[in-house]
Amino acid sequence: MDKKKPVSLKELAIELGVSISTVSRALKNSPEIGKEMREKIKALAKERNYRPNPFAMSLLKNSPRIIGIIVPDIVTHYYSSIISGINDKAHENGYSTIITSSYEQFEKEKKCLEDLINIRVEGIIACLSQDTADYTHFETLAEQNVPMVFFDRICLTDKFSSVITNNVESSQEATEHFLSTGSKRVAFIGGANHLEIVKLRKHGYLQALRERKIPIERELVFCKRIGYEAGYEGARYLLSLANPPDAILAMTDSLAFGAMKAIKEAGLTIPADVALIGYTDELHANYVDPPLTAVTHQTYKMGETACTLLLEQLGGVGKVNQVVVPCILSVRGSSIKEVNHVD
Amino acid sequence: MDKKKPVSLKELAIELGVSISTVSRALKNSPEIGKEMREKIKALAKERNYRPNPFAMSLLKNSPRIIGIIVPDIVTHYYSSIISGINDKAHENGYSTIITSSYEQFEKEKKCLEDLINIRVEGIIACLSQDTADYTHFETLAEQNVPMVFFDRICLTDKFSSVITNNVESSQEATEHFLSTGSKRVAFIGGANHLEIVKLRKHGYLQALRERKIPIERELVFCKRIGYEAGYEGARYLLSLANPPDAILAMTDSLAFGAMKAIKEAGLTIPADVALIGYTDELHANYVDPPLTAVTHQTYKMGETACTLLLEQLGGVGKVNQVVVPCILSVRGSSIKEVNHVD
DNA sequence: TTGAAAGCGTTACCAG
DNA sequence: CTGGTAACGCTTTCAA
Repeated sequence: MDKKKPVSLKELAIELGVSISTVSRALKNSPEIGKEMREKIKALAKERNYRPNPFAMSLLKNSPRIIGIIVPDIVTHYYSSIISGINDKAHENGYSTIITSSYEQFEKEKKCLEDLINIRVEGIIACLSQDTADYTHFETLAEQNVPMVFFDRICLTDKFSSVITNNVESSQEATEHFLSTGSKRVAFIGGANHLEIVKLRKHGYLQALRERKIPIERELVFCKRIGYEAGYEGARYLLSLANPPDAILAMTDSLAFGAMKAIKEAGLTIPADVALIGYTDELHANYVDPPLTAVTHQTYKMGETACTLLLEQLGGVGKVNQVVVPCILSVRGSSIKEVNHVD
Repeated sequence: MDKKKPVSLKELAIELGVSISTVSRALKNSPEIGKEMREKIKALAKERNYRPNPFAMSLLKNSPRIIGIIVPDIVTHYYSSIISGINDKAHENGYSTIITSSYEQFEKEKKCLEDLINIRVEGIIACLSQDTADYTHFETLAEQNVPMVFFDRICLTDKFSSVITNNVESSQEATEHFLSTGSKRVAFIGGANHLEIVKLRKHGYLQALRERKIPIERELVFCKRIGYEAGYEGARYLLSLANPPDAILAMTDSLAFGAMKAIKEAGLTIPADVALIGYTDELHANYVDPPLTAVTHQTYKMGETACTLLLEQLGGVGKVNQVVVPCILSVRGSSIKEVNHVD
């Protein structure tokens, strides 16, 4: 009933009447071993289904070839897609991954980090939780020189490599797209203000208004939390204004779908009454009606890139890098009120 | 620049001028150690940030407290949600998880299994890939008594515990729901016929027709692959029939959304022209318009249950169990043509 | 060409 | 109460 114990080098050695060292060497093709001996040993190893014990190796080299990942939430498509990119790149290079979730909570994030360190992962790839505003737990890592890469929601960029998107430019582009296709009053739904990503996307939005010399109105900016409910709440608030917006830029997919629900519930038409742009992947954007114009993240590529940066660090590259994986504005049905025939 | 090596028991022992055994015992609150000594040791351990080396422990006990997971695809909400349930339950019990993806390919599935075994995970939770029709790689595991639990797409149920949903009943219920709310010709879109899950859900669908004495028509059943494209293709095929269906049961979320797209493209209205039911979670069902009536999996619970079954096996329970986590039919806007006032 | 032995970090057993 | 030692599986000198 018990799990059968795998064979060890020792057992193979005894069975063949040779020493452990000999078996070890034969199995790694050491040239010093006689051809016959080597063949014989390899044959038996195959037959007995020998597999090197990874714990022994890790003990020896203190490197388990495992990469730890911390995301705010595994279930969200955005993160799972990034994880997918990390995973593939990691496996390609002989690494396994351990995925942990902070559930957007500071305390859980610290726990995840703690666990990963205890497991002695070789490096960590992480995205900050919404609640994280204190980075001391990561600073500690920096002191211990644990290789680490952040993506999306980043911090301590002088110490760790990071992967980001062109947040400012992409939301500026989206806002400008609204303004050049018939929308006049563009609102912005974001998340908690202390998040870097919120600041940046809001900045891009404001930048687009400034370039058009459109006065900025505080009431058109709703920044509370990220999530479906917050998007719903935000849109309801915006539509209830005395002078409501005729376009909404939602800086997240859940925010966008929440907003979409509120707009439809209010009996308004998209994009005629309220145009809408979100940030999401192709699949989800096409599920809804009208198809959502969206800033699309190259999520898989972001994951691959983050992993590549980490592998660099593991390989001994000391330099801290920051890579930008740009977003792409995919225009679909939800954003265009009228086509402008400029140029 | 190098990763600083964590302190070992030995180093602590030397620093305090005591033996390794003493330090080891003090740290695990062995009652045989003097109070002062214990305090002193613990203080130093804290200061030096001591963490037990998991590889040494694993070497000793041959149990890394890691559970391996194999899913066909991490990115699909269905699987990531199940993973989430597994993860939480595992962490609750002091286990980590390693998640691998077969990408619905038989060969990759074998590779995943191989990797997990090499890492010496204590047990494995898996869902078969679509392409898997040969189970010898899992039979090998059974011989080695590696604890293993399947969910959803299962095999070798005499050897491994498994978690399934009430596939037959749920699709029968969905079909019956169509028939009792005004639909007359119900079609079925499934996946590859060798998959157990396809057989079962199709069976439920057929069963509902039989109970109503409705003749079964081969042409109303489209079973090819699972995926958005297949759903789209399937619905186009069904709608192109001389006598097309007025209701479609799609046995997967991606199939349903693909079908929805095809129906809308054909200029037909849901549910008036074609009623539609899918299998999906609440979030996605509400994103679309009309909101999709759907058989909802209790995914998180399935994950938890699978993990619980595995923990049982790890705890030495020899008995093979099969647990049913039932689906729930969530009626939304896409399925009801007319409300029947029966009873 | 092969073997013996030390060491990686920990626990557990046996002495003292 | 505390120390010494073997053992877990493997790699790597050092010797033969």
